[in-house]
Amino acid sequence: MKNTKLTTAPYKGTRDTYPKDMMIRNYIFDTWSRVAKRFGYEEYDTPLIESAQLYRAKSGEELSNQLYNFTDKGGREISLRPEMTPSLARMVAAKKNELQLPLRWFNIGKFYRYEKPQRGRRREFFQLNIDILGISTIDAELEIIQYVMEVMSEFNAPKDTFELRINNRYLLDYLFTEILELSEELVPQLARAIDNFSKMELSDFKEYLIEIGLDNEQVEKVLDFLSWDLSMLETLKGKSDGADQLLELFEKAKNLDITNIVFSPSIMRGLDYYTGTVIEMFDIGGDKNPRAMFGGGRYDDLLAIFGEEKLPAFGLGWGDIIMTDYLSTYNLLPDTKSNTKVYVTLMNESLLSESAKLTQELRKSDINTLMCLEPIKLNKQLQQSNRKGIRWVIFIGEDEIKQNKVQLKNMNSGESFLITVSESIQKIKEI
RNA sequence: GUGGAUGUAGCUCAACUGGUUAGAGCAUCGGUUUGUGGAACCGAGGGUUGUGGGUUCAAGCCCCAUCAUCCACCCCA
Repeated sequence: MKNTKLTTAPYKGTRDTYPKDMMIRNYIFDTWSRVAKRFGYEEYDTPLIESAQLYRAKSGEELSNQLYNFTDKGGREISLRPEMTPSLARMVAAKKNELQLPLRWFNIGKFYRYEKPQRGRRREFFQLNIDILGISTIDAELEIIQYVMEVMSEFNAPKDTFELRINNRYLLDYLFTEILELSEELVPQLARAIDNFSKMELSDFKEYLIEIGLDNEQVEKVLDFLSWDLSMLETLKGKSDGADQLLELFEKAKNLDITNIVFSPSIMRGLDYYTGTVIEMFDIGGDKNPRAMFGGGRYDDLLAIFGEEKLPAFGLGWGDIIMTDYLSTYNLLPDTKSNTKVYVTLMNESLLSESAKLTQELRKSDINTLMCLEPIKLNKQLQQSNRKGIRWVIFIGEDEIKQNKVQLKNMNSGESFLITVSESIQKIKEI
């Protein structure tokens, strides 16, 4: 039998997470989840695999080619989840009468999309989903926006490096039907063009609009629309729900001292289940991270695919990959510190049980403790603990045992103390 | 899915036009230093040059295929 050598490379578009990277991931996840709980949000979860039907339902007949799907042994068409919202809607629809509204839920989980990997985009990634269901007013948006801003602040994000761009689907509807009187088949094409507006040269953009069938007058109207600001929305008061909602949102945001938000008429979002507000967070400190950090919106009609009544809902999905890129771009990733507090030395083989007993005692006191298991040279042991960034080292050798004490050393300051075990525990817990 | 670039040690990169045994820095390990770390010095290990085929007296270098990464499209839930 021929021995074929296996590659050590992980599967295309996936990545191994070594302990150092894991600390970074945990830092991000802990921040997301800690702040979510601070806002009264509860954690939930859904299966990683779902019926492919669930994702097909909202995009009609056409099954997206980014679905990671397969047929199981029973002939069912299955997909790894590419996003959370349909599963969330399913869960809520299934127990709609039992669940107490409003729901404030969040989840951090893995997702899969079959696409070509690039910067900020892989086949396997994590995403935070945070949603509020059962609130139809703009206050739902405001709560989530406050959450987002608090997370950015916890990450120590400089205020001049990010911007939350906000738009409203109803305003876009107003553009399409009232201003442009566009025929229905042109809407999706124009929507896509508007979504790409910021990435395109103005002349290319105009050309493209003509190409898809707009006349010159309509093109000018689109360009005018894309230059709108809040004052322009004032003139539409009472005429467009989208304008009304945006005005209310920005008014209330001002009262809450929320900064770094801007009305941006070109924010579209791809999903067709969005109904009102749509938001996207951008890195505006440079051009290293051109993709949106996260995106979200209102999806009041989604439960209808389960034959249920509508339920107002607003939420967002926040990917780990671009967030990590962003944090590293601005040097915001913390030093990866060891979770281990104490390193217990092993002076020689005959002291194995003494070291082990001491280690047990420390662990009983809930102190994360690592013990050297081989009687290697002491300077090696110190080097090991130093490299791991462990703060305390405890020496336990014949001299110490005779005095019924241990030697506790602070690796940051270099100080060491000849004290009893319980005194050591106290000292370690103090800092 | 389409187009382009790249692939040499764990990492960052050398190696003339195809020509001896593929080198260096960092990292790792060992020693100087057997009960006290970070530094310095000395030394060692580590490679089927992504993989498979082809051309050639000779391939890291040229050709084909394949895989992976990056970039631009497409798409973006």
